[in-house]
Amino acid sequence: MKDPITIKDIARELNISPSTVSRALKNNPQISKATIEQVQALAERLDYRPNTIAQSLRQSRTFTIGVIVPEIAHHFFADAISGIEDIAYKAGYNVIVCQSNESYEREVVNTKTLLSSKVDGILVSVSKQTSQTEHFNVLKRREVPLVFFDRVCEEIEASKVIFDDYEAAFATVEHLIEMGYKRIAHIGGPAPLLLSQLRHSGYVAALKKHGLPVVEEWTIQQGFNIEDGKEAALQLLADPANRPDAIFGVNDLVAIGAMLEIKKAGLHIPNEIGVAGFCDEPIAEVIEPALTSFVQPSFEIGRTAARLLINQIESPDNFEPKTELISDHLKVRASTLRNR
Amino acid sequence: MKDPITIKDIARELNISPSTVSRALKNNPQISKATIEQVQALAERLDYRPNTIAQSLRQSRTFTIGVIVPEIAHHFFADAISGIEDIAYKAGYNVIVCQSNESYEREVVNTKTLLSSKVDGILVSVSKQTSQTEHFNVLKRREVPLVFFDRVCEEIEASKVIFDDYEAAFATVEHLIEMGYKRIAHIGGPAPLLLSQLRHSGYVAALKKHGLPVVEEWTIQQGFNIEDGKEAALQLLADPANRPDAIFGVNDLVAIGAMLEIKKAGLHIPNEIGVAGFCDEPIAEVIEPALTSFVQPSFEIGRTAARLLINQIESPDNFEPKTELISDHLKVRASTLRNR
DNA sequence: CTGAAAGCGCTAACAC
DNA sequence: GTGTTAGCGCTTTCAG
Repeated sequence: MKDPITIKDIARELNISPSTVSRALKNNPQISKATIEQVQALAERLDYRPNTIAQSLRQSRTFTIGVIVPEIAHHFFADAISGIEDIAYKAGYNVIVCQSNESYEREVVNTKTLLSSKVDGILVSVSKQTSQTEHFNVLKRREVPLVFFDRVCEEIEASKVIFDDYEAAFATVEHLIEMGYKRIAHIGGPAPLLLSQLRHSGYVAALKKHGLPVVEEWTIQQGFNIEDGKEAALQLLADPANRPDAIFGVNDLVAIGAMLEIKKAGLHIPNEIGVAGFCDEPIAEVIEPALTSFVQPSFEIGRTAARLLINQIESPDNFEPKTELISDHLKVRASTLRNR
Repeated sequence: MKDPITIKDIARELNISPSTVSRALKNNPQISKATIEQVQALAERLDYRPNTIAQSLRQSRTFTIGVIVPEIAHHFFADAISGIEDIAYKAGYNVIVCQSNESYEREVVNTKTLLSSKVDGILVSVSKQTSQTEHFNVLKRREVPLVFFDRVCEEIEASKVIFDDYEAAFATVEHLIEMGYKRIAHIGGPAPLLLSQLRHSGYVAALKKHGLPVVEEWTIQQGFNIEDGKEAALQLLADPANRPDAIFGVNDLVAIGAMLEIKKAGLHIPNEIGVAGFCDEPIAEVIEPALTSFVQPSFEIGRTAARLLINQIESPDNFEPKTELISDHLKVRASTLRNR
C-alpha cells in the first residue's frame, strides 16, 4: 500500500507547521482565513485523508461504536443495525458489527475484540445461549458505556431498550381468543432469554384472564428459526385427540415453520388452526395465508438504543441507566381470520 | 471510561522494560521462559487488553478488512458477510461492514471512511446506482487491495468473484422452455449492473436457441425488491391479449412480488403462468407455490472473496488480479411444474 | 495567529 | 536476554 499523504506533507509543502495544518483542517477560528483556505485547498488537491488511527490514539476516542447481535441474517437485527447506523453516522460515529452466531463463546470473544478496538461504547443483543454475564461485568468495570437492546441481560445495570413483550404477547393471544380459538398453544423462544419468558407470561396471563386452559404440553420452548417451528409443530400435532386449535409463535419464522407443517398435515389455516407470530417480518405478508403478527419497529429500536448509548458516551457524568419500553400494534392478517 | 491497563503498567509492576513485556506477550523466543510466564500471568490477572489502535499505528497495519454491500437486509449479503467473517477471523482479521443502501453517494462516503480507518483491504459489491467508478480508482491509486464480489465493476482492474449469471439465467430459462412455456418474460435488475445485463443476455440466448420470440416489452428493468416485482408484473399482466405465460425474475424477491400480483389477478401458478427466481433465499421455499430458483452459494462467495483479498494483502508482490467464476444449480420447485 | 514540543501505546532497530 | 531509543500521525498545551 502506498504511503498516504499526512499532515506533515501538507505542512512541508506550505512551509508551515504541522500543528497549523491540523488546526486549519478543523477550521479553528484562531487560524487566519488565508491559511485555512490554502491548507484545505491543498488537502483537497492531494486527496488527504486523516489517519483516524492516529487521531484515536491521540484522543483516546475512536468515534466508533460496537454492536453485537446474534445474527445479521435475521431481518429484525438487520433493520435494527440500520437504525443504529442512522443515528451513529449523524452523530459522527462509525459502527462495527459483530455476530455472536447465537454462541456464548463467540459473544465473549466479540466483547474482547471490541475492547481491544477501543470502541467508545457497545450495543448488545445477547445470544440465546448467554446465561453467564461475566463478560458484561468486565465492560462495566472498565466503564465502557453499554446498552442492551431487545435481548437484554437483567442482572447487569445498564440502559436497556426493550419491547413490551408481555403486553404484546397478551394482546396477540387475546386476539386469538376473540377469534374463538380455545385451545391455544405457544411455541416459545429459548428458555434463558428474558424475552422468551415475558412472551410466555403474556400468553399464560391472557389464557387465564379468559378462563382458558393452560396446558403444559402446549408450550414448547425452541429456537428462533423455521426448523424450530417445524419441530415444535410436529409435536403439537402428534396427537389428534389433544390438538391445539391455535398457535402463537415467539416470532414469525417459528410461526411460519409451524404453518408449513400444519399445511403439510392437511389442516386448514385459519379454520382448523389459527397461527400468529411476532416481529412482522416481510415474509409474514408473503406466506399463505398471510400471517397475523405483532409489529416490532426494529429500525426505531436500533435508533433508540444508539441514542441512549451516544448520550451516555458524551455525558458520562450525569449518567443514569434508563430503560426504554417500546411497543407497537398487532397486524391482523388471514392466518387468524377464521370463518365461524 | 477507566484508564485501561497498558504494557507500561505491567513493566512497572515487574521492574522490567516495556519492550520486554511486549516481546513476552508475543512469546518471543529470545525472552526467558521465566519472564514470559511472569508477564503473561500478570497480564491475565490484570485482564490486560492490547490497544489495537496503538498496534495499528505502529505497524501501519490494522488487520481489519472493510466490506461495502448494498444492504445487509438482503439475505444474500448477510450470508456472504458471514462467509467473509469466517475466513477473516480464522486469518486474524476483523471485519467492518458498511451499507451503501444502494446509493452511489453513500458508497463513495463508505470508501472514504474505510480509507481513513486504514483498513488493510476492501471487499465491494457495488450499489445499483453506481456507474461512475472514480472512487474505486482512488483505492487503486493508493494501492489498497480491492476485491469485488457478486456486483462487480468491470472497468476496474481488480480481483473479482462473480457468479456465472449468464449460464445460470440460460439454464433457468431453458428449464421454463422445457416445461412448455413459450411466452417468457423477464423482470430484470437495474440496467447499469453487469449482473443484470448478463442475466438478461442468458435469458435472450435461451429464447433464441429454442426459436422463441424475444419480445421487447417482456423485459422490464426494475430494482431488487418485492415492490419492484409487483410493479413489473402489473405491466406484464396489463394486456390479457399479449400476456406472457412465464416470468423469470432477476432475483427471488422480484419473482415473489410478481407471484403476489399474479395470484391477486386470479391466475394460476404454474398452470397459467410459471415463475422462476434467482438466489434461492429461504423465502423461496415458503411461498406458495414454492419458487423455482437458481441457487447462489452466498456463504461460499463471501469466503472466496475474503480469501482472494487476504492473499493479496499478504503477498502484494506477486499479485495478479484473478476472477473466480462460481456456479451452482437450479432448484426446481412447484412454481414451474405445470400440468400439461 | 503560529510554532515547538510532548506524548497517546506500542514495536523494532540497535545496543550491551 | 533485556534495555534504550525513536517514531507511527496526530492533537494540544504552552510560548511567543
